[in-house]
Amino acid sequence: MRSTTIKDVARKAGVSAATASRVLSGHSATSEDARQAVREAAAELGFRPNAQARSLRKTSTQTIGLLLPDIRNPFFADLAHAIEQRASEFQYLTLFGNANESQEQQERYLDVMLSQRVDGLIAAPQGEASSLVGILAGEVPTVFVDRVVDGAPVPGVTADNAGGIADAVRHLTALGHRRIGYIAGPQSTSTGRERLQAFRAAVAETGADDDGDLVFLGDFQSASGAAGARRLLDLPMPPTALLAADSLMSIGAVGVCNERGLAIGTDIAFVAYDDIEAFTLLNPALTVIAHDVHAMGRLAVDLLIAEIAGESPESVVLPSRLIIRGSTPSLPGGNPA
Amino acid sequence: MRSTTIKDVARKAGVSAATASRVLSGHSATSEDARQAVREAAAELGFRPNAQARSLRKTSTQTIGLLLPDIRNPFFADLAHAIEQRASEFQYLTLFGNANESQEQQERYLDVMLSQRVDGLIAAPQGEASSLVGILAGEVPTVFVDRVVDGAPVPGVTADNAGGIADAVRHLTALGHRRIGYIAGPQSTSTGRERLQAFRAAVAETGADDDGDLVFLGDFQSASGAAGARRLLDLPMPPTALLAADSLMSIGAVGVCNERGLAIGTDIAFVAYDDIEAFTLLNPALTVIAHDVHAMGRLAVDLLIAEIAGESPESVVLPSRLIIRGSTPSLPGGNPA
DNA sequence: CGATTCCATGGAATCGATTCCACAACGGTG
DNA sequence: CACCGTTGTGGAATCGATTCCATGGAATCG
Repeated sequence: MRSTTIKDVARKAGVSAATASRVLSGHSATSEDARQAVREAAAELGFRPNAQARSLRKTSTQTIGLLLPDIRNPFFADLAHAIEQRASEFQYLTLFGNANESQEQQERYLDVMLSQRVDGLIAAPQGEASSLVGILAGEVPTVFVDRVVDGAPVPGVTADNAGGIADAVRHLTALGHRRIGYIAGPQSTSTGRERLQAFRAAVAETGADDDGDLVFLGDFQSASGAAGARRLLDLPMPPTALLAADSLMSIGAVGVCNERGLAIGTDIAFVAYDDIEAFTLLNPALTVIAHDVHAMGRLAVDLLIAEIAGESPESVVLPSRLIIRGSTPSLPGGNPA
Repeated sequence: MRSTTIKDVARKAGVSAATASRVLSGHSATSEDARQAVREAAAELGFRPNAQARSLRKTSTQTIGLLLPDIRNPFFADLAHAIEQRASEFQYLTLFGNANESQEQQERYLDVMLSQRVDGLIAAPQGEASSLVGILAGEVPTVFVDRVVDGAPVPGVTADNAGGIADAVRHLTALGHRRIGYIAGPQSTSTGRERLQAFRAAVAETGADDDGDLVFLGDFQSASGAAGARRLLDLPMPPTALLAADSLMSIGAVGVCNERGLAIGTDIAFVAYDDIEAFTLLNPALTVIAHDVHAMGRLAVDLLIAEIAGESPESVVLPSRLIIRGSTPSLPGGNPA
């Protein structure tokens, strides 16, 4: 059951392995006769070159590594899809790793990918620079996506976190909300930190209630969104509007509102960070801070390709867009402007 | 910038490459002295073995290929997550390919994965056996998951499609529905075919209206769910209940109901195939045909491992479970039992 | 105490494709 | 007709890790 090698092809075609290789890779000069014979032999034998052997000799593997925190998060699923499709346009295969929001798994995957000698790496990193020694040592061209690591000399494609959050808070205060509950992301991620900082700044700017109890620290997973909603709604002076820092936490939080019979849009206003298709289902639909995920993935690949080619591309920040839907109506119950 | 090889380690440790390899792979006998020296040298140099070279010599790559139709479908995202986590327990790296519900991309990925000499393949296949020659030729241990290809000698882990659909139809007819609209999946997939067949059988069994117009053929993506809902709701005698064959089409269909001001659960009953977290958000929540996706992924990996070990594992069919929620209330408007 | 086993080790072969280098054949030019 | 450049080709080296085989020395046995 040994698979056929280039030598088998060469033998059958009556040429040397060198010539067979030249024909199949289409590079140097080869005679018409040789070309025909080799192509026929290869087709007949069902020859499939061993990528390992090829990558060993060449320097490149035509493979990029993609390290994401959680593929079940629709935002990252969309991102993975966009990256993978764009990469395949450049004949790159995507090696995908799911860190499961865990630093340990992130490091394990990083190690494996470097062992696999990926030509480049796209990552939405977690934690501190220290855990990413490999990348930082410049071992492999890298691009950060969505999240970044401070102080790392690595270009990134991110969303305008601050702008998005500021727009949302201004929108809510303009509707008359003064007590806005914020379900934040983990402070071990740049997005978690930036969004929380932006929230605090926007609260200060708009004069909304600056009450530490109105901020709950979640972990970007839906259970923590539910926990956050419970905690905030149980406050002596509960918020009249909720803002959650990602889609999964929004799902958890909306679930709690339903549980308690709080009608979104009527009894409480709600804004979610990230737009996912399912949010349009809710009735009323959720107001969201949306991004062009497709562009983010595409750009990440483009920057990586540039880096692999030896260039030093600049980081990109993509705009956020507030999409106002039914969950933040003009006249929230009991909250006149 | 050439990365360090085992020879560098050997030189620094004052031993031969052979001994260094033995120490690092921990196999044959080595002296305490050699072990220490090699480990130290490896650590100091930050040695990371080249996986290409290793796989070339050994037969295995410690890599499995995962070929899915669409990672943006939450069902497949969950499945990918489960498979990837289970595989990593066995020290297998998952090479992920997104066929994008396209046969051509499926074949392209199949080819690349075989070139990469994956040790095994888990696939949710599309189309006919003919397009999967490589797998069928027994080139690599393979397991089908969710979907199968008829006539292929490949074990599969699937859900009890027929049972799930039958339960749903019986549930709806028990509530008094006689006109049930069905948004089917593509007939190029086994799941699409089996579910549609089961729907027809259940209609016959329960005596519900057997009207060809009540079946719409979609493609498992949300736009087709929307198209299907429009088509069905525009019928002269529209259905009083809708059943959609996957979660994305359900999202599309529910969106159309919202658009038209049809209250789910009140004006129209709705059952979705596949349970996703977002469905619990709807108010009322959706009645669904649910599966243990985690078990499905886990089992697929376990079967594959067995196959790689030379065994011939049997296919597994996992049970479906009807979870009744608010979208199919006991007394649907205008449809007394 | 001589013979045999065992252990640790290094040299060399190996995996499969690519590529450097050398060489032969050929056509064209001075 | 000798010389040179071009073209097509094969042999051999190469990539990096593993593993077969041979060897020398230590340990064990009769």
